[in-house]
Amino acid sequence: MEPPTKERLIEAAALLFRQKGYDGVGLAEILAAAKAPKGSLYHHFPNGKSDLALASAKWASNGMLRIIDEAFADAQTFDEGATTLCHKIAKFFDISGGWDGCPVSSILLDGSGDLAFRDALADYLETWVQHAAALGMARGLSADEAERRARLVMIGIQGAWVLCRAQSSADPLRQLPDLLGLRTTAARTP
Amino acid sequence: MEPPTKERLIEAAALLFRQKGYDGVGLAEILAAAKAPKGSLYHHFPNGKSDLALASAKWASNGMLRIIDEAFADAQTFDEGATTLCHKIAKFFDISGGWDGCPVSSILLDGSGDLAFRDALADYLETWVQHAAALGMARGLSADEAERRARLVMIGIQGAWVLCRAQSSADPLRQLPDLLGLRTTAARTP
DNA sequence: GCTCATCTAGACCAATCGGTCCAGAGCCCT
DNA sequence: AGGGCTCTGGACCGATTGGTCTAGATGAGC
Repeated sequence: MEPPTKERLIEAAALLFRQKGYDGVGLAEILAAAKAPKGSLYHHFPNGKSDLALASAKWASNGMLRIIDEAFADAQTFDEGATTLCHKIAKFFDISGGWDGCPVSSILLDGSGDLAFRDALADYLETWVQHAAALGMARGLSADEAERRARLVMIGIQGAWVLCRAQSSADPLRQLPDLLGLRTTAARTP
Repeated sequence: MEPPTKERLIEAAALLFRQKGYDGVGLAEILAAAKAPKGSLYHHFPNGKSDLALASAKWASNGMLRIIDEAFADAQTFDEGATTLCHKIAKFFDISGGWDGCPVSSILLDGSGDLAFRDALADYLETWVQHAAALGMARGLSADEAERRARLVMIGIQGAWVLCRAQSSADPLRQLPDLLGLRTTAARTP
């Protein structure tokens, strides 16, 4: 019925780290949320908190890849898929109570710049860009243009996420497609 | 010779919070950096760490306003000023050792979503946008267009800052003007 | 010289931090 | 049945956390 302990730990940690940052969450809180004792944590993650953070970031990154796929599933063009993606993320933001930011950067930008954290973060963000770029190429964009637009959207989403958290509102994410000049159904200028 | 204790505290705190986040820095570390005893902190900031964080965020925000002014000082157009701004921030990023992000969001996005922190952050970011928009209007943009472009640049900078920290490189900030299609000396498309 | 307010200095506190350790529960395999 | 795993449960640790409190240094105004 319940998922195994290791997964419960990863998911609870991902949730909490995302809300309060790596340094903002104590092991006790994670353990309580996952209903697991300390011994289990150090059995599954010998290096403790940092191992757990890396694992939960990976789990969160995979979730994001899935969301990107879903956003582009019904999209005819790259811009359409990117627009849907922005709205999807905005919806998740609302559901989270208007606070949660990017799952992986919330986790990995703390930790005093630990090199493994930084590398993992760079890796995940780049994976997202390449993933979105591939979906753009599948919709007729050239390799260069696809990567360029994917990168622009990713930067826009990261930036909008910051504004959303500040304002406790998903508006910046919802307005992002228009702000970036993404063309959806009709052209924006005649 | 030395600035007074209160300022030393604010500046040391701003520096450290920016590097490690609100929860990532202990009072002991701040006190050591500012060469001040604990009593002084609680004399100048009765509410302790959170007061200090708010004050250092304000100080950092004023610094950013100054940087924006400097970037636009010699600019003929909004796009030119915005481009200079990106490069200025990229340079600061390099100087900081390739790690420091946005000074105010690094400080205020922690703290478990404390309402005062969020409000202050939203206030500062909006002030930056309005400030940049005013500089755009002074260079011939309409009110709407100025605000729109200022907001786009601000979101782009915030997003690029995240990527820069991940990659330990200021490249995303340096490429941002081109990515956003800002026109500097020559038009990009014939 | 005396007084009063401001500020410094740091000892001290309970609470929490991340991490270690080991006894034993549970389960599979022989 | 019994040996040998994986995994759980939690007591326990020293270090550090943010915060309180008070004694005294400092300087301005009388």
